[in-house]
Amino acid sequence: MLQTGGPDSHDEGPSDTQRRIIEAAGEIFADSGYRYTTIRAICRQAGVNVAAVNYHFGGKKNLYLAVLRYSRFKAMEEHPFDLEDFATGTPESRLHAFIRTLLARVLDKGVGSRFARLMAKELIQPTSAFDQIIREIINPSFAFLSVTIEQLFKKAVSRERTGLCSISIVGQIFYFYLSTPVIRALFHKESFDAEEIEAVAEHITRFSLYAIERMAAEDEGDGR
Amino acid sequence: MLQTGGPDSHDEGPSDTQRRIIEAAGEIFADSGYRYTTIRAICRQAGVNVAAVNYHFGGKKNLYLAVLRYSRFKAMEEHPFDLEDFATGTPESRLHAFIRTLLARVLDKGVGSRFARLMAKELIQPTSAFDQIIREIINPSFAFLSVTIEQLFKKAVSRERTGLCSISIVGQIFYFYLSTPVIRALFHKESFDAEEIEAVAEHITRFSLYAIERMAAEDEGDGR
Amino acid sequence: MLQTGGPDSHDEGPSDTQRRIIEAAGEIFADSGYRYTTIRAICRQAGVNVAAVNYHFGGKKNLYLAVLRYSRFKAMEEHPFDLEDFATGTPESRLHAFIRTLLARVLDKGVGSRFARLMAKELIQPTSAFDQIIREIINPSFAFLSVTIEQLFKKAVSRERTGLCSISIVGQIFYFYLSTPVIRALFHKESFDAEEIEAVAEHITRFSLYAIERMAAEDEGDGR
Amino acid sequence: MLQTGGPDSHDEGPSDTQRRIIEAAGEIFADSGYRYTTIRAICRQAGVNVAAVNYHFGGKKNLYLAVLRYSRFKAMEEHPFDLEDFATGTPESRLHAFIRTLLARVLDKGVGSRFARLMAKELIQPTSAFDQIIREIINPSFAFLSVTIEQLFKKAVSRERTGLCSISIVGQIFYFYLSTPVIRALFHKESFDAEEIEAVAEHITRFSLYAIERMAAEDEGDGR
DNA sequence: TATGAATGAGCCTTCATTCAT
DNA sequence: AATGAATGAAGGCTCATTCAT
Repeated sequence: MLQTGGPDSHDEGPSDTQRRIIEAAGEIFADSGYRYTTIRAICRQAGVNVAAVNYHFGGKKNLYLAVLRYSRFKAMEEHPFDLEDFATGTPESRLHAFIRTLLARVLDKGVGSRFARLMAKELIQPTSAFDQIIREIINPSFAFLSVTIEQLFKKAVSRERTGLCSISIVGQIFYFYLSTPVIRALFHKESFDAEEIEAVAEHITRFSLYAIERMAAEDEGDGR
Repeated sequence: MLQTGGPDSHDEGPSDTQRRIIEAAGEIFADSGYRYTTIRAICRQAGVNVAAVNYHFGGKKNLYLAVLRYSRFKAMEEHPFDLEDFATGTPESRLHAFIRTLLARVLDKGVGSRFARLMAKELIQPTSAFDQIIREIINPSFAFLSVTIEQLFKKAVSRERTGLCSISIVGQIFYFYLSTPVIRALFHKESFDAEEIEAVAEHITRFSLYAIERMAAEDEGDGR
Repeated sequence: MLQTGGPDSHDEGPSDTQRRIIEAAGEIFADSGYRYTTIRAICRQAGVNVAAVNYHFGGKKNLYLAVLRYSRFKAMEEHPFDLEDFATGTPESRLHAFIRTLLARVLDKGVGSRFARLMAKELIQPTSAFDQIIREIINPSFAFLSVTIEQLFKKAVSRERTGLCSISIVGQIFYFYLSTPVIRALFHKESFDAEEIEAVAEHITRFSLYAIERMAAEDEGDGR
Repeated sequence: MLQTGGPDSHDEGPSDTQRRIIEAAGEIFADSGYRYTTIRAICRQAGVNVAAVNYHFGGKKNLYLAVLRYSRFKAMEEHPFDLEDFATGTPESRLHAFIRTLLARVLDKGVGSRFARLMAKELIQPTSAFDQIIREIINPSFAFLSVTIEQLFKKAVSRERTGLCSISIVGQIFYFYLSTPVIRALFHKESFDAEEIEAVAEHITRFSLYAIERMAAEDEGDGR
């Protein structure tokens, strides 16, 4: 069921039509959300017949799930984590890399942010795909952050604390996506270029590192 | 158009029917979003006729606008800013008050968070009411934060910097609302009680203050 | 749910629109069966909007159930059993009355046979209403026949035997309905008038009575 | 048009694919009726491509006609009339043989009753194949029955009378098929085994013979 | 000969809105 | 001021059929 491909697909990968549909659907779902998106609009955009969606994906819901899978894969392909850094770097550089990558996935102007846009809509208006997303996407991110934060604290810290700090970090990243319109109003710009994304990542990283380091120091001072 | 009241309304304020509709609509819109909400569901809940919405509000869209106005008013009533503190307190206490109040508006279990829930949906899936919200809600918050942040920096700072820090702060607050399901998974709790909200506000305030203070100190060291 | 009437009906009986729909639907369902019948055809015939069926009956299935109830009522109204005869008559006259009435319900040229036509389709191609029909219609008929047959045998007879004889009797009646096209071919006539129905009822009654009487006599001869 | 075989068929008889389709279609048509049956269901069952039906038979309707022909042939093969008895036996034994055979064709648990099930559906919900069925199946049966009945009366009787009696006989047989659900309710059994079919055939034969004999005697008594 | 893909017509249903009272 | 009824547009989906290989 997680396998794309036609009804009797034999692992040959998606056909051209399927790709066109999934591409069109991705954009429209990401823009308009599940409910506002009509199969007819998708098919018009993809240049295929209305029945094609049901033939290839078995309904709107399944197409949506396929889009979710596909765009998640695309996001990871477009903005992969720097695995080398993850393996050898310091906790600080790992945090930076995490923030930079997530931010890029969120602020990308095109397909690279599709998954983020879809996920944002899921967070606010969950569909039946929600649980799966939490499980496969959100939880791993928080797990990674928790470990990194603990390393930054240089000692074992409570689950509450790593959780709070994780939310503080992810919240900043995510809100930059939501703030697009605010930023439009504040800075009179439409979107971020690569350099600006770097600058924002730099800001969030410093903001978070400073906070965490001070928190850690404070704990020391407490004699804990 | 911003005036409530039926066609022949003589400024007597909303009738009981109107109030019932707006109350029911508020909850359902906040839960299900604009598109998923049906007029029938609202009227059933309110115990009025299906035609009542169109009669009293002139359509679904106008009802939605009325709900937005009403719930915004209610949110401010339920969780008002501590104006006294704002007038006399330190920047630190003002920041704390701001965070506490916004957090309360966002994490309130009932009507107090309705407006926040509506706004979250607007941020992700804007309707035609979006611009108005930006103008009346978001911008003032950012203006307040910018001033406070500047005071914390104890000097004039660039618009970019206040903007970035504002987003960092609001992002943390807002993400606590979005994280409800994550928190459910992480901490096995359904919602926050008043005490916990205080603790979270405390965390965000410290996290942000520490970061800003260190940033300010760093600037000093730079000799700027 | 068995109550006709609109969504919030307060027992005021069906409106004119509802009656028109149910009337049109009755004829088309009886002619074409559930699946072949389209809501559009019903509404065109009834001169109402397509949405009316869903508004008043809540879907095709529910309309079908309403039609079933209504036409059953109509059939009993049009061709009622002679209750007086049932109360005071001999078993023979009761059997005759039963056959005459059922035959009339089956061979009626118009609305009187609608229920029979619907039931025939249910027997051959059951819908979800089938069980209800068996329970409310078929079983009582067989119960009545069993008692009558036992009286004709003038002694207790096995359940098998009353069952077989009941089927023999009802089969003859029912097949006269199915045989319409055969009869068309054999006797060059389109339908039966009242007099002919009487003659057929007479035939079936005699055919069945003779058979049962001889069976009963045979049992005697067996010394059983 | 009645010729099976693909477009280029050289009278080689049906291919294996065609046979598989016709076999699958037979069962599904007999179970679900023409309209409820989908080409996709047939092809899935037959393990062939969706397009195969149109390729080999030229459409759903033509496949249905082919199924009708095939299953009629199969029914005659499975439960043939006892031709010897027909040639040499008494009218009574001929009637018995007729009833037994027809009943077997109707109550057979598997393919042997397919044609009967298809015919039953045609009688109630005729398709365009209906006239052909009447002509080729029903009429010959009635012709045979008429002759036999006349022999039982031992004199010339009116066409009306043979027609009425024929319907009385066939009706009993046919209704045993329709009564399956009733019988399920009355006797708590699912289907008839060979022995039970014999018993039922015995019952119908006696029931009918007794009736006819008494009618004949009555005529005598009338001095006609 | 056979197949997977594609098509377009049509169906049931939902929904916001309007009508008549 | 309020209501139940009615409307038409649109949406998701199914299905027999045709296309291209």
